[in-house]
Parts: sequence; C-alpha cells; structure tokens
Amino acid sequence: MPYQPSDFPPFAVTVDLVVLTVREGNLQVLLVRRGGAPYKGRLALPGGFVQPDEHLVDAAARELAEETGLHLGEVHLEQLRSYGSPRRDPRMRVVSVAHLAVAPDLPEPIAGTDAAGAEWRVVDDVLAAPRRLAFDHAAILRDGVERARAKLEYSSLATHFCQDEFTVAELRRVYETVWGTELDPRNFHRKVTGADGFLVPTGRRTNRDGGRPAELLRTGSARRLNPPILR
Amino acid sequence: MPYQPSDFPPFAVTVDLVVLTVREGNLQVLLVRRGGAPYKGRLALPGGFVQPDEHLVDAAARELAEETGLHLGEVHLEQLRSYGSPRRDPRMRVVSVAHLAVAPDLPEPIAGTDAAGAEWRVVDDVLAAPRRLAFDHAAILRDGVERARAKLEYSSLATHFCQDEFTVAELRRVYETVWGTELDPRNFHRKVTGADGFLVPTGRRTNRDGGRPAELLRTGSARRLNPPILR
DNA sequence: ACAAAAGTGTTTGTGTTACACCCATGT
DNA sequence: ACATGGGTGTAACACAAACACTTTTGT
Repeated sequence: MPYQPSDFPPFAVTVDLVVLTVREGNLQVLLVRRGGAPYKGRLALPGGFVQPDEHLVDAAARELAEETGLHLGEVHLEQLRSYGSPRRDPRMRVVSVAHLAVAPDLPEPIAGTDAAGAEWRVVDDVLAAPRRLAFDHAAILRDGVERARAKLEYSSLATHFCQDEFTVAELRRVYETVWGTELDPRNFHRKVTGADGFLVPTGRRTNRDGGRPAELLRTGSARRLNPPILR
Repeated sequence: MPYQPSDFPPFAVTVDLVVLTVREGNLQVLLVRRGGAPYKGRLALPGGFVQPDEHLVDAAARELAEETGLHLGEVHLEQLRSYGSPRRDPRMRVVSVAHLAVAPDLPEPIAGTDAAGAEWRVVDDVLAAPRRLAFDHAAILRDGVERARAKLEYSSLATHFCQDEFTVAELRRVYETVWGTELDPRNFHRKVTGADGFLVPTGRRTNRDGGRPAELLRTGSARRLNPPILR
C-alpha cells in the first residue's frame, strides 16, 4: 500500500507537557487553566500545536518557554509517549506527543510570563480527582509520574530537580518526595557518592541545612547509574 | 492560546513496526521492500497511515496483520516512541508512532499473506549498514532493539519470543540471542523458576532438545520480574 | 554543653556466581 | 556404557539494610 501524498487523513499534532518539580516538600506539576471550550475552566497540561517545520522536542521546549518562562538548560526534557484515541478531543482528531520535563524549585518561574494562568499543583491531590483534568491529561500525568519514579532508580534524573549545586541531603529529599518513601540518610550518602560519575564535588561547603556543613555537589557525566538506587 | 479547530497545521500520522523474533539462532527483524518512491527498492519497517477513527495500537495491529499475517494474541505489541523530524519524509510532514512487536518463531508466517514482500533479516547485519534502510528507520530499529533488550531484564517480554509452551532452555536461548551473551544454564534455571509468577509448569515434559526431558512451561501472570534477570 | 545534621564503620542478611554433582533420557 | 542436556546443592563473594558512632557546625 504505497503512500498517497496528496490524499491522507489529516491529523492535528500537539505536544503536551508534564512539568514536575519538588516544592514545599511535595511533588508538584504545572497546570494551566483552560480559557475556552471544551473543558473551559478546567485544569490541563500545558501544550499546543506543533508548527509545520518544527521538531517535536522543539515544539515542547517552545510551549514550555511560552507558558512557564522555563528554558532548556534549566530543565530536563524528554519524550514521554503519544496519545491518539480517536475521540480524545471532541473537535477533531488530535495526536498528542507528550513530553516529561523536570525543573528545579525556581524562585518565581511563572509570575512574570505571558500565560500567568500556570500554577503548581500537588501531584497526589490532582491524581486523587483525575476527572478534574481536561481531556486524557490525568492518564498522561500518571504515565509521566511513573516514568519519573522509575528513572530515579537508574538514571541521574533526580539531579534535575535540584539547583545547579546541591547537597546529598537535598538530593535525598528529592528521592523521598518523588517516591513517597523514607530513605536511610547514611546508606543513601554512601550509595550516591559511590556511584561512578554521578556526582562531582565542588570543593565548597554549605551550612544552609543546619548542622555540620555539607559538601556542595554538581551533576556528573554519568547518565546511567550502576548499581541503581533502590526504593 | 485556544485551539483553532478549523485552522491547524495538517500532519500525516503513521504507525511503523519493529517486529522482532529469534530465528536460526539470531535476533531478526521483519522488513518490507519498498515498491515506490521515495527510497524505492530499499528495505523499510512495515507500517502505514492511521485511519481517521482508529486507535494508534489498532492501526499497528492492522498493519501487522496486513503485511505479515501475524495477529494479536500471537504477538506482543506496545508503543515504542514517536518520530517527527520535519523532513523525515521528503513528501510531507509525517509523524510516525513506532510500535514494538515481539513474535515467536512461527513456521511460515509471511508466505501466504498479501504483502509477500516481507522478509526476516538479522538485526546485527541491518544495523551494520544502517543507510540501507529507508527514512529514519535505522534509528527506530535501534531504539526498538534497545527497548527489547532492556525489558528482558525486568519484564516477561522474553516469553513472547517463545511458543505457547516452552522449556527453560528455550527461554534461556532467547535471552542469550537477544543480549548476545552466554548465561550459566544452572543459575538461569534457578532464577527464572524462582521468580514469582513468571512461569507456570504445565506438568508435561518434552525431549525435543535431547538429553533428559525438560518441563514444559507457560507464561505466568507476572508482568514485572523481581528480582530482575541480569545480563 | 547541647542540638542538629554530615559522614564513617561494622554487622547481618540476602542474592549472585561459579562449579561440583546427580538425574533422566536416546543411542 | 556413554553422551546429552535437565536440574540441585553449596561455598565464596558482593551488596544492601540496619544502626552505633564520630565529626563539624550554630546557639
């Protein structure tokens, strides 16, 4: 069945974003309030149409910048998966290529931007009332959170929740918050500092957490953790 | 920025399939010979347009059946990821939602079907000359193989390379072939038979591999292996 | 001196590896 | 009897969990 370039079923293609951060001791997700139909007034994941000459990930980065003021370099961004049920949008056939973004707890990332409608929400609260989200966005959010939780184990994703320089304790609180578990600070310290290429010491220290000053670290070059950090 | 249902950039949406099997001691992939431009005469992944009312996974299953005669129930099928570079197809803007399929070594799955152009190829040979594949299909194949290799560790994916009933040794040869490593038969036996819910004994035995008859097994209900089978 | 958090050492248990050994069949 | 592959037992080792203990700061 050869392609028929001039005669194919036309689809709209969008990107949707699951933007996660750790704020106030919670895993939070960035949501926007919808201004028009359908699902007017409901919360939704940020997103929008892919432009005719745009790479998918560029479209995701553009929407992220437009709706939140966050730029690549500040955030981790990866493709999550695509959602294309025939009636997921009542107006037309839309395939959405969802992306997962992970951002550090920035001072005030949203206030001064175009779409001041964006707000951080606690993930557990949102998922407890999934029908309040527009479209199939609750399912997308679930998948994004699941991906993030899984990737903490075997990748350096957790460091993208932290500022540029961070302590072992701050990194541990990321794991504890995202997983919803408590971790032994002493064993955690040994594991993450022992994982080759995961963390690089800056040589400097901070006492911002109180008590004995802790070493300040940066993300290392390792993208894959071996052995993994276990829940 | 509200949607404009009547005015959006139109995309073609396709599904492409990475269909893997273990045949003749090799990991093999199903490819079709392209009959028309572009890339006429080149090998490509099977695939085609998503129809206006079709779920993405249904489109993948339909193309799989059309081009190979394989039906759901015989194969494992899951979404891989989407590929949408602006110029990946020279004729128009296409977003392809790639899927990964895993099939057992069926007697003659292809001969009697519509598209008799489908052929099994050794994955390592294909990836050694990636330019011979049409479009960005070499990259999609690489991603599919990588996904399959990773999922053997922590899921029951390997059993889908086997017939309905199989022995521990046959399952081990799947692991060895897909990973390209040798595994200790005795430790492997203990690990897979010990993994809870992974394998269920049928009570019957077979001597088709020679030597002492081996227990015939079926896939269990566990989808997630704990602890994982390590390379 | 005391509280608080960072970081190290040690014990104990569990899982993996390597390999010796026995089992059940065909020839 | 012997070859072939199936399957079990076991010792050595690596790693993770639990937790006692020392270090370094602020108050």
